[in-house]
Amino acid sequence: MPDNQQKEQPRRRQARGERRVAQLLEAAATVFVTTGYTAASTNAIAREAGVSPGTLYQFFPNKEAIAIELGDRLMHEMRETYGEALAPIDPATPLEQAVGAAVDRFIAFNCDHPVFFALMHGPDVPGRIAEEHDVLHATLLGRIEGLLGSFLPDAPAADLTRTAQVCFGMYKAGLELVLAHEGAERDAYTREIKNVLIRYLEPLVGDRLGRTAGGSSSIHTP
Amino acid sequence: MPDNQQKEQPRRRQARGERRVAQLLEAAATVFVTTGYTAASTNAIAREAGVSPGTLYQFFPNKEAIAIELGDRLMHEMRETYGEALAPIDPATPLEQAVGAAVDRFIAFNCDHPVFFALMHGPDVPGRIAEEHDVLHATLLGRIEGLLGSFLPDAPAADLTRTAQVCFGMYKAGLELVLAHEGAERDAYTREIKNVLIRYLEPLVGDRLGRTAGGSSSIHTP
DNA sequence: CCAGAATGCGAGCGACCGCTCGTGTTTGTC
DNA sequence: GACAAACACGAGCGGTCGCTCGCATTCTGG
Repeated sequence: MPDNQQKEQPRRRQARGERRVAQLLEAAATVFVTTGYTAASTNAIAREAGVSPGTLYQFFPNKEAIAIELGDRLMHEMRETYGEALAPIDPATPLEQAVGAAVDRFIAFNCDHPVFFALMHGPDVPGRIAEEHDVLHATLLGRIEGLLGSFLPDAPAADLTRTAQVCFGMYKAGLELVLAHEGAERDAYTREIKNVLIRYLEPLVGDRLGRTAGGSSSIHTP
Repeated sequence: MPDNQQKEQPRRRQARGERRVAQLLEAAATVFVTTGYTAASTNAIAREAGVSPGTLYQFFPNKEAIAIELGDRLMHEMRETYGEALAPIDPATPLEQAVGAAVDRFIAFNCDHPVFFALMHGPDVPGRIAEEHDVLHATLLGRIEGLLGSFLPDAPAADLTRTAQVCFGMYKAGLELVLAHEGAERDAYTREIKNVLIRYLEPLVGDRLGRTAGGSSSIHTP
């Protein structure tokens, strides 16, 4: 295919158009969080935005593209948040602070953008979003795994992977609980999910200052 | 309404019919686990069962009824399993054994009936199934709460509820991880979810033999 | 000021889905 | 064997959904 220079030229857009796009994405976000992706109808999104179905398709080629654009914008903002949240691996940091800071940031992000949770954990998201989700998932798992590895340099890789997966799974479950509550209860649940993670990890990394990993630890289990 | 003796007489059924019902439910289970409830089409279920759409509607009034019947049968079998799993609250039992036994039973049940997970945790299940799910959810939470209460008689009710909710949430997340793996990995993840729960609960109930609940515990947090 | 692009509209197309109905076949009963 | 009830079929009805298309309106560059 010789003449495929650009899949499509991005079609010059006026200020009004940009406003419509933002308005449509916002409407899509509220519809997605209330009904989920599959059940959300494009007509409903257009109605929520106060425009006609035709107008919606002036800016998005199809329903999936709406979710993708929304996902991309969230992912972009997410990367800024989680870049600082897990990047600086300082082995001197106490476990409690490391876990606490990471959990706080991720929880805050998800509270600010509830549609992120809906798009990432919905069972019915389109392929492209699922891809992004998988990439993010893998990236985060890799970071956690690296962090654990720096605490436990001589643990088998399979155990590290599993422990990271457990941590992430517990965090996700905790996030769901946190999002289901508000105010003081929300804070209390945030506290609890930190406790879960800290107490789960403490026996593994708590004695990294010289002693060998102890018997009841699940890593190095006989 | 004076003459509403029975909402519907259960229509005398032949052996062939019973077989068809079982066959249809089995087909529905496989379709539900692979596509989820909403995306599953009745035509697809009929096709999976090797019958025509009309035949399906000979035995079920609508799509929801299929899921409900499936859910009822699972719930019935579930009650037998979980009745023994959480009923005998023996405060002398070590925490490790109590948690381990309960987790093992629930995990085994869900591995045997993967459609149970799909029906209970799908975001798009019909109202009646969601009701059953809520009832089961509340029942299990109540049991866990009661069990915790027997260990911590002087803890505030709100804290007990929250701790029970966290335990259940962590178990559900762990179940997802367990179902996503097989063989030895599956067993390893089962071990990990037990570790998570035990380590989370140990500081709360570990000193129930006389000493008061200690400072770092999340229950009784200042 | 005007040509053309960008924006906006909404009826409606095609596809699919849950479900029905008329018809034909099998099964139990006498 | 006769008769009714239960079972089985599959074309198709009504409805929704994603999306299109023809046309009107608004903006922008020359």
